[in-house]
This record gives sequence, C-alpha cells and structure tokens, in this order.
Amino acid sequence: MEEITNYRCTVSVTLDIIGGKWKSLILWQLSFKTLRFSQLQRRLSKVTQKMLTQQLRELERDGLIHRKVYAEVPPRVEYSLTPMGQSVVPILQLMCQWGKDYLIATEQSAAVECAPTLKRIEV
Amino acid sequence: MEEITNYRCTVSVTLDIIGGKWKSLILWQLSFKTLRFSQLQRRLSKVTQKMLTQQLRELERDGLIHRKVYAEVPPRVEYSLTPMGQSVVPILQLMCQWGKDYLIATEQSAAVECAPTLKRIEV
DNA sequence: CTGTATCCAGCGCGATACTG
DNA sequence: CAGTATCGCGCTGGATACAG
Repeated sequence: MEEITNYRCTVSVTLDIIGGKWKSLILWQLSFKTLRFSQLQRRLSKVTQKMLTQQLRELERDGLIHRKVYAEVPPRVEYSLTPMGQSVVPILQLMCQWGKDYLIATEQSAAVECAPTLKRIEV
Repeated sequence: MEEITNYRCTVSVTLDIIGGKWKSLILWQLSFKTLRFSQLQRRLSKVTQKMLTQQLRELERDGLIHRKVYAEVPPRVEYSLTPMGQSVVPILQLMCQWGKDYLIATEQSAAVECAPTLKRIEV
C-alpha cells in the first residue's frame, strides 16, 4: 500500500496562470518589447479580439503584465511585463529551445524560426 | 511600418505537444518513476479514465512516453518517459519552482508542497 | 484604436455502460 | 486492470454589432 498525501502540485499552479490558450504566447511577445493592443493582435495572427482582451485581463489580474492607458484620441494602450511577468521568461525560453530541438529531432525543421526580430506568429 | 514575417514560433510547437490539459502533470509524475495506469489515475485525482487514456495516447504518439504492456491477467501496463520525454523535465522543474515562488509572493503558500515523495495531486 | 456585449455553434469532456 | 464506445451537456470561443 502506497502512502498517499493530498497536496496541490505547484506545476499546476503555474499552469493555471500561464496555461491559458494564448497567455504564454502573449508573455513571449511582451518579453521582447512593450506592445500595443493592435500590435499584439497582429503578432498573434489567429487570436480574436475577444480572446486577446480576455487573456490580457487575466494576466493583468494575476500581476504578470502592466496595462498603461494613454489619454489620447485615438486611444493608445501599451502592455508590458511586470517583474513577476519577467520571471516567467526563463520558462518560455526553455520552451522555445525545446520546440526547436523537437522539430529538428523529428525532422520537421524546415523554415522555422523563433527570433524576436520576426514579427508574426502562425499558431 | 513594421516589417512583418510569417513564422511558426517554436514556443507554440512546445505548447502543442505538452500543453494539453493533463500532459504536463502526467510527464511530471512519470519523471519521478514509472507508473501504471491506475497509479497515474490516483495521482491525478480529477482525471477521468477517458481523458487519461486520450492524453497518454497522444504523448506516446509524439514520442514522449513509452507504453509497456505485460501479458498478464489481470493486465498490467506501465508508462515511462522516453529520452525525448526526459528532455522536457527541466521545463517542468522550472514551472514547479515558479509556482512555488508565485504562491509565496502572493502569500497563498500555506500547506503547499510539490515534493516527489508526496503522491496525490489536487488539480 | 481599444475595447464591451450578445448570441449561439461546435466540441471538449464527463458520465455511463460494456469488454478482453 | 486497463481500456473502448456512445451519448449528450455545458462552456469555450468565434462572429457580429455597438461604443467611448
């Protein structure tokens, strides 16, 4: 008989916070530079406006991103990583590298890049 | 005008493979030891049999886990990480540590553990 | 430009029953 | 024990319209 103890695995804590459908990709983009709403939307070519807004709100609520509104017409909103948000970047870097290695290992590596200088994501 | 280039971010490649609802948690459990189907099910207390089977099949198809069937009655099936599966463990370790730090930073850290000696996950 | 607010179609997933 | 098969509900998320 195995000893069983209930506990909440902190891996799932992390998944609750950055595991949302678009959250990792949003954080990854913001790790390179502060971006406006429309810039994020262009980089994540498949997100709908509704989803992007929703995911941004949750990331803001959880303290990972900062939302700065400029009192201008037309309105401008810039999103950036908080220190807490920056602390997840090492995880994303590992994921980026692992994905690259995986594609190479499975020989699907043609025409794949993940450099911050490139601007649009095909998800 | 920004330069826009289409590419597939390798972060999303990784998410496609380990981003499934239970996959990270399955890999995390298997990183400590080989487990039988029923052992996995007990450790992931909220998974249904259907979902566990489905996620295991996909992880196997993607080359992250190995499925070994023993020709016995009653049947016994053991799941373990392949070398490819072991290569994601560093990501999971970072996630585990980050989750722990997050709980501490947000002062929800009471009664939380993530040690491999503990056996059951409340997701 | 950066959002809200509805509506509703699709399917993810749970529940249940059955099997080698 | 370790699955497979089927049914159906509930919620996710897309489409659309509207607004500050």
